[in-house]
Amino acid sequence: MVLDTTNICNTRLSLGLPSTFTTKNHNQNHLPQFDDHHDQDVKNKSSPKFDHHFSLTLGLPSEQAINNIDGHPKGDHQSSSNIIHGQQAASSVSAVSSFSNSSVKREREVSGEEVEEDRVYSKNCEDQDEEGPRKKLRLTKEQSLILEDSFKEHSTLNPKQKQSLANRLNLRPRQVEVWFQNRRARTKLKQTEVDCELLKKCCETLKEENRRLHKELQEIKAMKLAAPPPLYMQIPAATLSMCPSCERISGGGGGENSSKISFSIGPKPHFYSPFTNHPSAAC
DNA sequence: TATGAATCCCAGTTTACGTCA
DNA sequence: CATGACGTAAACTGGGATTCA
Repeated sequence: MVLDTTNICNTRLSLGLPSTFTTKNHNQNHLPQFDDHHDQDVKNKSSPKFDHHFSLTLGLPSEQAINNIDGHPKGDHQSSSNIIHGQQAASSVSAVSSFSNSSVKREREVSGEEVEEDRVYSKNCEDQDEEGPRKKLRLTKEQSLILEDSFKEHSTLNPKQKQSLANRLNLRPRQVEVWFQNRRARTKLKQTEVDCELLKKCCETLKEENRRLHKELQEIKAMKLAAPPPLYMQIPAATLSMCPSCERISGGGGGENSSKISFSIGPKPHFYSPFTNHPSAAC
């Protein structure tokens, strides 16, 4: 596919901002995509504060852990079990663990459910070193794939979705949330890079156009100085810029001023403007 | 209506881990 | 094989915005 940089320039410049900022997710605080903020069923209003230390996460969930999460079975667990069992098949390689013995400041995140999960995970990680340096979780391929799939469906999660996904992947909701935050950041970064490249191309196109116009202007000025008025009309048409839409040089036309052709160097230039989508708009 | 708590998201940063020369 | 540089991604931090009691 060949990009029409002129059109790109038109669009981008007329918008003034890269698409990243004009399409979605920007300022979501004002325009939330989901009703998650209103989902009172999921919100834990009591939200007790805990000054606790995390100790987790076995990437390879135990059956017990799965069954204990939330204390009740979930529909999602059918599929998750399959996935998880798949992980177990490849477990010894993909098994990962995550620990954080640093005091977690984000106490507000810790809802009752999450604390319950943490207990489960802590239990699973009891045999790990307690005081060692923080270990970083590496998500398994399966976990990453599921998260990616979920992200394709919706780039933000409501609490239910978060909890469901966390249960399915045997991660803490906080981990799912962090993954989505980082994923959104990566997406935005990529889009910014793309926009940057397009703007660079656009800039080059405009520079080239500017050079051409300057050159044309110099030629016209030179002719104007060198030739008396009658020859003024003998400028080759090819050197003039025409509006690609109406294909007129401008003004002139028949009628009373037919002998008085107005060229592009007037007070109202009639060049094709790269800043407008519709060339005729400049007419 | 004002206010504080809870929660969300984002931007920026830190840090653990994997890869490669 | 050991090592340091580097990139990536998970996790953290601080702050703004929103909702709700």
